[in-house]
Amino acid sequence: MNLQQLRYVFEVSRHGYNVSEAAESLFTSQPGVSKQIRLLEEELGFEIFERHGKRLVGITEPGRQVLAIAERVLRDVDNLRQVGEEFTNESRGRLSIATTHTQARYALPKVVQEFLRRYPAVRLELHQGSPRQVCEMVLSGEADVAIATEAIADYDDLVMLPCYQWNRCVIAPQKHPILQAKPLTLEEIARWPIITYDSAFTGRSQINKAFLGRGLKPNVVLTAIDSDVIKTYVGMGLGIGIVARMAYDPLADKGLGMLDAAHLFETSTTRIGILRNAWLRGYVYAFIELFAPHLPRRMVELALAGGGSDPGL
Amino acid sequence: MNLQQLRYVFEVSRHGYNVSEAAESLFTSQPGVSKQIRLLEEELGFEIFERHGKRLVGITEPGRQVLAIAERVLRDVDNLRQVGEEFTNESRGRLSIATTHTQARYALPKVVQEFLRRYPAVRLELHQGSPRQVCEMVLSGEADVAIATEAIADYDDLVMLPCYQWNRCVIAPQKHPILQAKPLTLEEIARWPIITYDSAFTGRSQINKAFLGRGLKPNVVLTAIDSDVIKTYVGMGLGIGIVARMAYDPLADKGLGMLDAAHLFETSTTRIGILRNAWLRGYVYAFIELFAPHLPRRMVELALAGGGSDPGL
DNA sequence: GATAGTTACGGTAGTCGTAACTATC
DNA sequence: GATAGTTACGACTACCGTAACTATC
Repeated sequence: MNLQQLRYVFEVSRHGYNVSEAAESLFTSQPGVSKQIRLLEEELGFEIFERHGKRLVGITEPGRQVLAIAERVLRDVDNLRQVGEEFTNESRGRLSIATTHTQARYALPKVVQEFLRRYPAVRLELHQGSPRQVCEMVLSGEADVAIATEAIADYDDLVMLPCYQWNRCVIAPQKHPILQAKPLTLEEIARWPIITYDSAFTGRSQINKAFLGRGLKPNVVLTAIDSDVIKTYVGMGLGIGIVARMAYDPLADKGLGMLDAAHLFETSTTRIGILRNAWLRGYVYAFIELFAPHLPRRMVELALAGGGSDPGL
Repeated sequence: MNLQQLRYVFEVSRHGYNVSEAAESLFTSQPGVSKQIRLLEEELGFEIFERHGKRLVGITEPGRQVLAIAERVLRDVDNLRQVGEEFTNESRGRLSIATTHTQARYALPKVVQEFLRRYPAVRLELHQGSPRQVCEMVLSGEADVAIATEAIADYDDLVMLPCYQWNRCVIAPQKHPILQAKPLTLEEIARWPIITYDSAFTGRSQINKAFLGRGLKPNVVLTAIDSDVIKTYVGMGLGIGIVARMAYDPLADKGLGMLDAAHLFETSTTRIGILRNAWLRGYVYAFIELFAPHLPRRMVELALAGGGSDPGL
């Protein structure tokens, strides 16, 4: 058994059991891949892949187990290389962050600025996507960390660490009557056309839940994945907006009024997600601590090694 | 990088940084090991081992990280072989259980009997030791599962699953006056010489705690690791015994009387411990379920993959 | 007939073992 | 001087690539 064989198995299954394609992506010959897989199967004593004659068409049950373990091994080998990078080039490297618009636009700028000041030689990459996509990016190795609020509880291979809590506010054009409402109620909000987040995003489910709990049917006329888009349409008078509190900036959003709505919706928790058995560069820990000061390196390591997905914060 | 190199690193560190010894244990030549380690170090870009001139004397900080990952990889490779065994020889194999005397003698017999009936081709091995030793055996790969009650919370690499709860009883010679005490109190117990478990064992700390909580100083005249030894001395009139409730058998222990003491001590939880990222043979899951029916395969797998050490039971 | 995988075979690289050498204790 | 590790070198193995062959769709 050797690492190459595991790599081959992984790549073949990743390419839909097409050996030729896998070989190409590995910059090697098809017969080589074929043979090595045969050898591994011989050594283990069973077939990893299902075959119709010569063609590979699927994976066997034991093969599935092999694949799972192989993936972990390959990830670990990658981790070893990372260790190398870390100790030869402590302060240079790449940090790839996958996150949602709201985080990228309102929560991260300060953190990123400070991070770049401290680690000028680290190339920072910001990827955007839905909470789901963001998690997939980490799972696929495309990103190192995910930052999102929703739908990121159900990945076994991700460790999710709570970073901060936040709630929503209602925004409306300056002279809109809702700005006089005190206290602000869900009933009042439900009277107006609403512009808010797309259903896959940024705690949108909390919003639905709140209205549902009161038997209200909010009139959502427009959804977006982007707080700025929402603000734009609110400014145009198309409706009132429900956005993350941190997305309202009294200076930048002079044309809009804001009412805090923390008492109306459940708080949302934004979490950071990392691959369970990843080995992280020093500056990744630094970034996490900048973003969530209550998560120093030791806490994160603990969560990675032992842990449940929520170290009881 | 290849698996052999990782194996070499692991073995060298295991043999106190003695390359020659490591080579011998790997049935290969010393220069080969030396060279491969050099090659790996070269590839990673740093030294894994600390050297005084040519002699290896320790491990560097990055080396420590490499070693940790290497261990995981090697364990996974082993897991792969296990998968092979499992699917080619589903019902034959070896199951090595490390446990304490009390479990082996009073909790396991029925389970073992049933297990052997169902898996006649599995060679069962029972190892005994203190809770600590038992855990070490699993960590070193000597045993597959650990079963114990105490001191097994603080191993990061072990997943501990609660199996059953139990408490203690007081035993004494048939005519001993304490047998008339009702209700039985700690104060009453403290009046007599006590024979009970050694301090490293079987929930002994719960006993200490109970007396301490009442400001009592129990007169422990003799400790043992073995319920049968305790019963023997109690039978000889050397004192009263505090043993696990399940260790008293009215038939076998005719000469002794028993008073339940569940109301005096905190209950103890016996747990089963397995290596966090182990791949387990099917019959290991079967054994666990026989021992703790509330832990079917799926629960155990869940705990192994994701989980905290205590899946909230 | 086109696409996909296996068998066959030769070249090459890398690993292993022995032997000679060098350094540490 | 004894023990431990490195360098040097030769043998062998096993992996890779090309080419020819075979099977599936």
